Amino acid sequence: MGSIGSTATHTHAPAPSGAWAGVPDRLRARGLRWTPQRRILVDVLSRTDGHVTGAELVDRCRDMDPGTIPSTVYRTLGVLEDLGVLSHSHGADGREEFHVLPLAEHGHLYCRRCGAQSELAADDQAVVAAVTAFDAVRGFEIDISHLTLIGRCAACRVAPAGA
Amino acid sequence: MGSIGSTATHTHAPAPSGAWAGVPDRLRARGLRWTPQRRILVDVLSRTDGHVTGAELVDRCRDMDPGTIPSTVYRTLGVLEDLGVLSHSHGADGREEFHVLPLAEHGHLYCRRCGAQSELAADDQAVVAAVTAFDAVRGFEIDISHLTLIGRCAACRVAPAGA
DNA sequence: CGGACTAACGCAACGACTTGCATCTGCGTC
DNA sequence: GACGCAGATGCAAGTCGTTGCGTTAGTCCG
Repeated sequence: MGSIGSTATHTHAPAPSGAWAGVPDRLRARGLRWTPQRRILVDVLSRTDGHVTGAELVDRCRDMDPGTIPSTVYRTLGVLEDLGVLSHSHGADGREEFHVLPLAEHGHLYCRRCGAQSELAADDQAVVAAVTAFDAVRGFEIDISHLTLIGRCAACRVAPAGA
Repeated sequence: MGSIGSTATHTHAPAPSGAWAGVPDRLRARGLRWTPQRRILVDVLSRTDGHVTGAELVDRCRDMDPGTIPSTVYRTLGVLEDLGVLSHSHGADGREEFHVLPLAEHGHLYCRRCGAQSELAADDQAVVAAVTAFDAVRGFEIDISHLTLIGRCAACRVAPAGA
């Protein structure tokens, strides 16, 4: 009784956007399988925007099925990442953070002094300028969705240097 | 029987470089303490160049003192980072990676296709170009020592796009 | 429809790190 | 040299994520 990959006529969950609807078939096309556990995870993901940590996803899956096993979730996340429907990066503390790809690809910015945190859109001017400059000199294409920048924001640079 | 912070006349370990010699006093100046456990860790660090993971440091400390406790090592690493003699970042897999500061500040670059990994010197032209460009547009000073870039290297970009 | 091939699951153990707390000890002080 | 405060340690429990392995069950095929 879900909303994805089933022919159910009643959907109590929001209709999955196109990106998710094709997942079951895309899996099968690769010789992979569409299982109840994967359906739950995809269902959770389809209702998620922005970032989530792996642990958070495990929790939400457990809400739907208390029998959810972490290793299954993490393994499935890996598969879905291969599929290209999501990506992950590591936050300032090194913890895993997943991004649903239908949303704009982006990186993150943390100020180590004030703790401010913001997103970096792929088309952010500063990001484009930096990535382009890097590529021009080094010939390396930076993956923005895995980009986490730590440093000091404008406001904190004018503040006294001490702690 | 060590080489740091002691007046031992015999040193079987390499003489600590200046940066480490002052650590005990710098700790005390902050009201912190110089303990046997910290001496061991600093001893290990003084013989380390490049990167080390936390687990690796714990292992090396255990070599010197089998009684070494992980939590003590991690806590001390935090203290030393506050002191400014080392810094840490997170590798491509999110695992902690420590850098001894006397060595040049630098970031890391990983190619997600071929797995190649290289260092990014703070004065690397590509890095300077990117950081400068980012700062110019956004007014954010990127901390290079915590910078980990994931993407595709020049060689892999000319290779077929498929896996 | 039934059978087989193998992907995925569940489980348990492990690795890397963190945290709370009682105990101990470095170190400035008297 | 003894005293005492607070910082450190040791230990245990906990979190996040990974891995190996035996078993289950999707899928394709006849």
